[in-house]
Amino acid sequence: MDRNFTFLNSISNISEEAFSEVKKISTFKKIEAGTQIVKLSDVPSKAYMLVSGIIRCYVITESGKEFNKSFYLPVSFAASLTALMKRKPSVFVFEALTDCKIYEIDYYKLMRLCDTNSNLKNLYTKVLEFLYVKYEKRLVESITLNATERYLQLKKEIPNVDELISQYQIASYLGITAVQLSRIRKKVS
Amino acid sequence: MDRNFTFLNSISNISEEAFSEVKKISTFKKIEAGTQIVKLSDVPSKAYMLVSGIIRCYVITESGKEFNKSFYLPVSFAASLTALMKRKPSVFVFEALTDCKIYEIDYYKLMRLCDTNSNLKNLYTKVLEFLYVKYEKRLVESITLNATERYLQLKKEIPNVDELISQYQIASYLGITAVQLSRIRKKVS
DNA sequence: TTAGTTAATTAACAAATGTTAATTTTTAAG
DNA sequence: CTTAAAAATTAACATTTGTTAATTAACTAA
Repeated sequence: MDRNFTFLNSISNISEEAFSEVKKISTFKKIEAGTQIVKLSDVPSKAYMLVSGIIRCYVITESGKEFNKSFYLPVSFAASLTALMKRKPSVFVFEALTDCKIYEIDYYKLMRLCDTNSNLKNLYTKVLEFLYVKYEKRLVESITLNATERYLQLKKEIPNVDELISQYQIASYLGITAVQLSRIRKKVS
Repeated sequence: MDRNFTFLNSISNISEEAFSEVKKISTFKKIEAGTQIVKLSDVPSKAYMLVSGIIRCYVITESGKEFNKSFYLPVSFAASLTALMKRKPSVFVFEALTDCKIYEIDYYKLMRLCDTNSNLKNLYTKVLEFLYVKYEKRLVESITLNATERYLQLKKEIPNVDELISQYQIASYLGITAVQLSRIRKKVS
């Protein structure tokens, strides 16, 4: 049995036929560390399923600072979803932090499949619900927790985050400087 | 023509039949300022459409501090969505800041309607997409902007926010103290 | 209007975080 | 192993924000 079918099926039941339709609009790719699969101001047309490696999604402020919005670990979906939904340029960059294996999925073809296949429509809805829950949680954490607590929360979600992801990238995710993260690490250890 | 039909139809085209089905599972209510339509640790079953007044949604930390996650102005949907989706107790309180007029909609009956009515399913998906865009934006702002910039951003979204909502409530939304908001107001004026 | 209450501002000091630069540690390349 | 480059830590000082308490302003009820 296909591992990816099992993964999708665990989110929402889909038929093997529906899975086979999705396969037809997907391309397996190996990408190198540093590759930007979604570039700044690109009008994207693809969503991604990450099966190995780590991807980060970041935004650049007017003053040129980078802030990581998300880290993606396998298996997960990564996409500049707002840009896809609105057919607008992406304000986010999606960049491989390590060599990665991904499936590139044509978002608009997927939406066409959803129009006629309620299995897939349900899957898409489930993914949207999952993302809603995820970002609502992040938002509440970013308002209610201080930087130390946010760091401990991240470590709870990704226990070996310190080995996987560099200090600068973690600090950028937490919304603090690398110097401050260093102080926090000293304090909590 | 029904105003509410026009509103829903502007999000995603629905038939008059579908609208009439939704009406059947909805109840119009007038609530007083201070009323909690979703209480802490309630397992909710309703979603709300706000047609007049202001509602806030807040979370309470372990140390007892309140943080506002959202303000709702008419016309908008308000619901403890994560709790509804997971059938779990709500970590949020939804409370009327002023007298309000609302439609109370049975979420699970709505989901049943979505199962058989693709119009409504599309509407639900559109609302989820809208919420995704909204919270992603808030999250990015909360990470990339300082308190002063977040305050100015809120004023851009709700120009008369200072008259509508008290200092304490605004500060709680921004994730700062009322004292700090007072300093910021002095600085930016 | 007046007294009492609540909301907002201000002040003084403490704690957290930013900025810049120097230093140390780790990693990578030869 | 040695050296160069990158990453992480530390230090010193500035800025932002929190905390507590006092003061002022605005609102409410009698």
